[in-house]
Amino acid sequence: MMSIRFISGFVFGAGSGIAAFKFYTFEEQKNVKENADLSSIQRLIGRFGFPQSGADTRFYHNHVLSYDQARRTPRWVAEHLSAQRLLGEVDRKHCRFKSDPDVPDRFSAQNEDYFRSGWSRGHMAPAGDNKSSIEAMAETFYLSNIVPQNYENNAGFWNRLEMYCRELTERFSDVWVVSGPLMMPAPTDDGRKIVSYQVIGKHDVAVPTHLYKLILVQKDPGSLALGAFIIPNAPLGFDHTLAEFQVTISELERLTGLHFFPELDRPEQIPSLCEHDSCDLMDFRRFTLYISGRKIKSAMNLQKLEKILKELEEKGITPDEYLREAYQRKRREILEREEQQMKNDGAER
DNA sequence: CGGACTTCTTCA
DNA sequence: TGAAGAAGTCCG
Repeated sequence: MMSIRFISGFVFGAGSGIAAFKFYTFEEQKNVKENADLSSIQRLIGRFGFPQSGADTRFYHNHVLSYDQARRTPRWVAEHLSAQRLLGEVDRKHCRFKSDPDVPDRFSAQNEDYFRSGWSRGHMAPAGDNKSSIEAMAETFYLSNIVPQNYENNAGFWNRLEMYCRELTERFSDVWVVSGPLMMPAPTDDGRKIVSYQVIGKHDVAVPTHLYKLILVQKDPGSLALGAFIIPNAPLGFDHTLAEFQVTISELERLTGLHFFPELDRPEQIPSLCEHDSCDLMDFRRFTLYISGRKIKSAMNLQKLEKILKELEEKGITPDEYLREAYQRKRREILEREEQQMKNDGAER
């Protein structure tokens, strides 16, 4: 969590409605004890305090969230993206998933809950949005920012959706993203509706049936576009489009019970993101080339390097110029390193 | 980019 | 000596 100084700076500097909410609950509690206008009955009901959900808004370096203490997942996670803030070279390999130090143990998820559960630990605020700061990226690995997510969905469709959000900063100066888990009612054979979900591990971490993402973009002041999406927490291949999962913001609010962007004027009047922009996720070829490029960068020897190219060929994809260049550069790097190694070994003898 | 899982190291 | 953290290997 951020320091008190940061939070108060946020309140007085930016005048955020979210931060103001913290103050509101604080004042509310104070009223219970000190407000003389409360009836004696009301004071008596609250004699030992009222139940607290711990639903306070939690602030981190580059994301803000509300945590669900019963489900051991976030309720929502908010970010602001811009081209400038996406810059950086911080590597996620230096980060590790861990319990959020500010969530009490009895309400917290642990790594063991996810281990061999059949579900992956899916970021809501992505690590890839935080390459500018090691502290910010490390905080996204807190389990308060994580939900149990289908492996293939996480590495595939959802991954491409996150890439699309980053890509939006090339066309819009400001991008706001809110992400979170969702439990959708499912109809039964006899016409009833039932919400059911798996829980995993000793701490019963709730597995969402769906994930949602709400994207608000702005190019110039006053020119906004908005897209709300509900994605099944299941494998989704390249035969699905993002647009087919779009819903209205009021439908998303109905399902989540959350009022998003409460300071935003007439959300239903705002142009649809998919009409204003493309909502095109990376296609199979581009995505595979991109992943191969990342793998080439991390290849440690020639065998691994050749394997990456061979797998591409098997998929029927011919490397583009960027990938060929990355391959040649890595190949020279490995050969030089091996040559240096030989010299060092010779000198030791 | 998104992950899991195993093995090695460290340290009380 | 055993648990926790760091590093390495693997996959989509």
